[in-house]
Amino acid sequence: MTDGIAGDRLDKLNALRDAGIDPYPARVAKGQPIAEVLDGFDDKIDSTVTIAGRLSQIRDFGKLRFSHLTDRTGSLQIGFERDRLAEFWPTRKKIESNDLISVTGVLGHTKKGERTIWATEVTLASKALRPAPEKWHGLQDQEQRYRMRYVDLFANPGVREAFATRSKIVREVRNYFDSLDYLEVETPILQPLFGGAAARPFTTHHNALDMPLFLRIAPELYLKRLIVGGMERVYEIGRVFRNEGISTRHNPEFTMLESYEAWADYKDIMDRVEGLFQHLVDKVLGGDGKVTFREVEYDLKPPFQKARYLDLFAEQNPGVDWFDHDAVTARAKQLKLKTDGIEPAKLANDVFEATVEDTLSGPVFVHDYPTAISPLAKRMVDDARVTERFELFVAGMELGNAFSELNDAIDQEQRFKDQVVDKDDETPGEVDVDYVTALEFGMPPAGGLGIGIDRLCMLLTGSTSIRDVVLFPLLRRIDPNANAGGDGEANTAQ
RNA sequence: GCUUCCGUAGCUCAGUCGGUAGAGCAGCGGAUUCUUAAUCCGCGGGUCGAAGGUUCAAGUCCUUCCGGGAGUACCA
Repeated sequence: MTDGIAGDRLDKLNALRDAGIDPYPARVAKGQPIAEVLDGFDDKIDSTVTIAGRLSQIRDFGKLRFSHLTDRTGSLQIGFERDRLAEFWPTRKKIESNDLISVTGVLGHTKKGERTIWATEVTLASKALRPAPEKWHGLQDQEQRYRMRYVDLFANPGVREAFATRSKIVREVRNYFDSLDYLEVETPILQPLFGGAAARPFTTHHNALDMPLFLRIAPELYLKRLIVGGMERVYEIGRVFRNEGISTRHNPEFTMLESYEAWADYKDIMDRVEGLFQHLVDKVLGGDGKVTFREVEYDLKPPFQKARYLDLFAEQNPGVDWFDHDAVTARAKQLKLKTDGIEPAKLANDVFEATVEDTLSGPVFVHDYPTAISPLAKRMVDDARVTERFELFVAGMELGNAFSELNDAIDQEQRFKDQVVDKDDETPGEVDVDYVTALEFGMPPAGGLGIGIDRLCMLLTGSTSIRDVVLFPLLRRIDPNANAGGDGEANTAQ
């Protein structure tokens, strides 16, 4: 517990206790938000207010000292004068930078014109045992910023704002769907079978039922059961889990929006996506759709471009037929892609990703995906090899995925069976019989949508890493015994 | 997983050719009634990520390991 704690701070804590001051009182006067005090400040000169927050940057002049107090809404200078603070003055040095305090005082200006609360009463709210990071540079070490986000949040300006923006984005996504009479629902995170995407799941086990379970990789199959049930318009914003690699745009747990609307097709969903972006541009970006991401400017104001999947493929791979396995394999080898043991449709899509995705600066709807890589989407009327599906790309990044939902139970069962035959780590080894049963009861034609909320937040806040929009990104655990254990063995061996 | 870079005081960072570990901030003592990265004088603070190796001598060179960043792969 004492490890790493500045001994001086502990000494001050004890000195405060000896002086009869509780360093962790149950309650203090919390006063009003600093932003509220600053609003119309000049009209409130000489009035008495109380504020509370974290203390920083003490500047001492003997009988006078200045500091700043910061709360969630803003920051205000405090002036401590000996003559106004008879009771507090003797203990002033025990209250230091990074401590949490409550201050009552008179509003005014300094000789230099700085807005200041001249303290008449100071109460310690909570003594900090660790010092704040360097006041000018803040906490720079990326690893420490993620491991100790609580420090990052108070020490680095802008971090709290970025997460406040994330909160606003999620709120406005909800407002948008709520305004369209969608119902927000919650479906199982623990699932006996996983589906709705292609990804390796995390596995776990329920003791009482003695049953293996998977953490969901998508909520899709449950939400569509609700469409069968007549809910007609539903959405869910929730965490999904994929046991895959970690990168600047991947975290093993991330937040997904999925929505489903009966009596709609994928063209209707395109309109919904454009409507959502228009809403976010208005509410989050203040009407201007321009964002800068990785030093490139994008305009998120709809309408968006549209391009057929197979047309894009043909442009970047002239003469190669997506459905001609030999031609695709030759092209893949030319691109130095892995070809061994990769099924034809997957390989053709690998070629698409290698040649087309980087060219999609967007925003652009890529539409009409091949059926073989779209097991839950409805086929085109005039070409069964292609489905009514689109993905939204911005900055070469896949932001959303949508399609006219497959509601043909027999076709769906067959596609599940095909997956079982080609089973890999990313598909369950059995058909989701209950889902097929649900479809057999009849699902209205419906359009569905999935959007990665974290990536949406990256784009809207200009963050280059997903870790900058996830409060606590997954990091490797530090084993506290890793080094000590080694030393211990070495010592006992001697 | 692979490639590459990084890890030095609580924080931000220097550390040359291998030759006695440094600065600023933070902290401690002192001065100071207008600072806002306050200033001035003095002081304390190190498992140089860990373990081995080379060497008369390792923060520095080599190997392995731990942790992290970036890129890449996986992520239909």
